[in-house]
Amino acid sequence: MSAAPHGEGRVTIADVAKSAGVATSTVSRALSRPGRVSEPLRQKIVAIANELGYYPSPQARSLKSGRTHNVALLIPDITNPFFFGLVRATQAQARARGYLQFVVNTEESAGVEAAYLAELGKSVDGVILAASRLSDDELASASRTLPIVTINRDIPNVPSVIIDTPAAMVQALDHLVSLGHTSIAYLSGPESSWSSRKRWSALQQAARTRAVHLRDLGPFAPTVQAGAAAADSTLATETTACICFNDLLAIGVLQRLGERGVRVPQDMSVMGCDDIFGADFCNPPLTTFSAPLDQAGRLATDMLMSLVQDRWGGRLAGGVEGRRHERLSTYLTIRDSTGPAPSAANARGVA
Amino acid sequence: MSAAPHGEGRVTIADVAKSAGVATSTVSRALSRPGRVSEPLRQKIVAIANELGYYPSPQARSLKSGRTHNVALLIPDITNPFFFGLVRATQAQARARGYLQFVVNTEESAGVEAAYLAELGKSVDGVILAASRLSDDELASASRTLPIVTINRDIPNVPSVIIDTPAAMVQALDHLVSLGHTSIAYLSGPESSWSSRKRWSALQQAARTRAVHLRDLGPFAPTVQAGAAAADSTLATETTACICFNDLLAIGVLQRLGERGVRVPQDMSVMGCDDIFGADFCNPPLTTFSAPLDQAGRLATDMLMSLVQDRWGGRLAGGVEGRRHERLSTYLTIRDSTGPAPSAANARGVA
DNA sequence: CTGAAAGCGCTAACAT
DNA sequence: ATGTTAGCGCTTTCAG
Repeated sequence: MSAAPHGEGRVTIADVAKSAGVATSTVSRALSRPGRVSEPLRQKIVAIANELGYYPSPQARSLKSGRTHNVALLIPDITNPFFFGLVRATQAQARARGYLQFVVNTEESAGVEAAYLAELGKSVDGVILAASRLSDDELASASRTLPIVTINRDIPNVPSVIIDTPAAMVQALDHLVSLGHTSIAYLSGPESSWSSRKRWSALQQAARTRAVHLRDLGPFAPTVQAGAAAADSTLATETTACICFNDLLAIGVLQRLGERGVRVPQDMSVMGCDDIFGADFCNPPLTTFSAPLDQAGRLATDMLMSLVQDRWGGRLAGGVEGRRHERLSTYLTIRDSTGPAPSAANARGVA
Repeated sequence: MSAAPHGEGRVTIADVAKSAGVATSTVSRALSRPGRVSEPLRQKIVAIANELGYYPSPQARSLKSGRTHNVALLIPDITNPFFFGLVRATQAQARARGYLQFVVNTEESAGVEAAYLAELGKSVDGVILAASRLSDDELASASRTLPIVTINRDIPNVPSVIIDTPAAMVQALDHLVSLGHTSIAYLSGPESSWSSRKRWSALQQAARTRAVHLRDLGPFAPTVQAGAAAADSTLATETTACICFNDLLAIGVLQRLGERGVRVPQDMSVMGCDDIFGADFCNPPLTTFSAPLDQAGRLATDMLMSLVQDRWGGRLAGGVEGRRHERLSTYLTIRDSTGPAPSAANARGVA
């Protein structure tokens, strides 16, 4: 509990060396390369270092080695609970590997994201990009210059973890079709969202072999606020069910529908995506897709560490970490926001 | 968009100097202290630096100056949406001042918090501690060694931003009393939570001059999961209303009450605290306390920057930033989870 | 196995 | 106004 300050009393490797009566290089070896120093001496040095409260300076260390032992996690909107699990899992894993993590909120802006990426280059050994808003080219080029792992973004030479919601869209459609819905709307997210585009095409694909009419509405901001507009757009159509780009939007839709006196699911079925905090206690609880976020975070961090190792001449990693593209399955969690399609007889009571 | 890598092709100040035909010190001055170099030369240097894609190495810079231009924000649980606004506001403000922010999740553990604090000492210029679980002594001592600003923690010589929920407890009590409640429970948070202790004593104080019976139950973990136990504890008493330590707990209580068939607010009134994401769309929407989190984050960051300035011999800050303890008011947001006491005829004739 | 010494990239005296 | 030079704390050859 006694971190030395930068200013005056900081204890350096020289202090430890003097106190132990050895050269600074010996201290350095004892601390970072045990085995290249005699065991009793090593123990003595470690003891003295602890006693003095010595912590090596990360700056000095990286000035020499080039490695910072920092990583960054970039996310578009820290206000979206979807990213919770990611932040927590990546931090835990990074810490376990001796890394500190910058969490950066890019505010849904490609510009901000690019700016941070450029600035960060010197401060971190690698970056995890979740739901990046950058173009494929920008990403590929950034990846050439800095170890990068993307989450939910598929680009040939950029390692990635994909949470495979598109694959699950088939289930979504089957769920709704089985409930008798024949006209379904997809309320899409931002145009720059790769996930949203993928979900839409997966949906279209699946619709081809099923007796449903599918339309897409939007784009909408992936926020609760945007839900009002999304709900109104939906009500302007003949649709009896909507699949929302994410849970934030779905919750907003639920709220707006409530205000307008449209009952869910009796008059309208609503599906979200991500199973965020709140999806289980909103009104009604949301049918949505759950994903192993913790696993995604851990995986992405491990992959990044492996890239960093490679780059700095460590031994080649072989196991899971060597794989370049991981795909994680999601599963449909059915709650109360979806139900049988309203029979053609009773019109819906829009206020 | 072309961050130089650490490894090979990185462009250093020497490259810029050579290319411009000047000394490295001149480049350094041109870039960090404009005015100490002739204007045309400065422009030329800046142009060349841009062209070459030069970014100064933060490590080298801090090795010399001692300043890292990094700050850290420590929070007990990144899974608690309460901290959203804080993370966002502090990051925005830090970035505006040219700082990068580490966000650290301490997992509600004083040990983890202390460990990070010690490690971080070398990597940051200062730390914002939100809802710290450390003891007063530990905090005071850490503060001597590193610029620290606390949020929701009041210690004599440690600058702080207090979100004054205790002061608002009077309103909570009046709200419930006016609805006819005479037996009220406080469902307390972790014992290490300063906020929880403060709220409880404010409540006791206020109860003295009012005709209510107050009891405290708990402690409970500040999570949705803990809400079930908290609800059951409450149901084991005569209580008709409960004030929960935070919204997470309150939402958990709401869920459990629903499972057990207890109607809210008809049978039981429930209040939360913080007005987090979800408080407005849970079922029923939660009566709770709202606070200016953005302002708190901005303020804390400014105060920290001011401390950092002082420490590094900058000029003394005078304005808002010089103040050492800021207190921010909160306000009661009444929604549907509180209502008239169930028993006999409602006092005040509230429907 | 250990010590001596040379830098990593940058800034800040100190010269000019 | 600009150039020269000496380190910041650490790791890493290179000697012993």
